[in-house]
Amino acid sequence: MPTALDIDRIFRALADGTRRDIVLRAIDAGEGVAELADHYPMSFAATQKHVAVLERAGLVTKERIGRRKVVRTNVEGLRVARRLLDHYEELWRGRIDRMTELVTDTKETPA
Amino acid sequence: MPTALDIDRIFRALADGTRRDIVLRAIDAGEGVAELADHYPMSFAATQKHVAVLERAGLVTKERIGRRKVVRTNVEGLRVARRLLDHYEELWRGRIDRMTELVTDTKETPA
DNA sequence: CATTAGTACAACCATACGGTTGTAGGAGTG
DNA sequence: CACTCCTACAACCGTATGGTTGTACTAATG
Repeated sequence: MPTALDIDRIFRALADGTRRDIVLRAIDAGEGVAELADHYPMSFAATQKHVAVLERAGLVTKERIGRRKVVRTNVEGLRVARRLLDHYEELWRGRIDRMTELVTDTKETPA
Repeated sequence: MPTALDIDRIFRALADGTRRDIVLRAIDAGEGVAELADHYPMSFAATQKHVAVLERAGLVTKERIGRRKVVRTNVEGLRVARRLLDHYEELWRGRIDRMTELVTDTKETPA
């Protein structure tokens, strides 16, 4: 079960356009850090830091292939976030249901 | 359609435990800012700032009721984030499908 | 084995963020 | 009207974040 800090890191990591783009590109899992860096108007080191943030959040993994380290997005990380949002929406639906139930009760036992 | 900055704000807003808790409590939409603040070990102003962050992200709205401003979570905001994660997972599935297809093609047209 | 490609990491800087206190405005209540 | 409750916002402070450059390690290549 992910801790609150895990959730913090996941959402924090997703709160940056460059990092979201890296997640997208890394779905096809072919590029190393340097290749990823070529896509962005920043230094290699900056990109490397973004990858590190994603890695700490569990959203990507790195695999050594030759002299490169290929970045691969980890769906399970994404699912942790999605499940939480699903849960929020469930609770929301529950609220609607409770309100409906309340109206029904009122109708069935009118004052 | 939400801009990249909108997405930034939404995920950023969700990257804090206090704010996520406010979103949860505000689903039942009954508490004003001061009442919310009572739940957390911080000043009223700090809580008020958190609510402001959520409001800017479109995750909650405030409605004046008497002298209070009742905070209510906005599901649509949550859905923006959820849809994005759904999309990422779809792309992931797409990758799997393409890999499977590749294998199938190889089997059907062997060298 | 010297060189080059790719990666990692430390040090540094400006700005953003999460907290504080203090002050001021808007809406009920005596 | 005076007062109190709730909210809003500015100013401030320490720390985290996103960027930079520079140095060092690892692995393929001549």
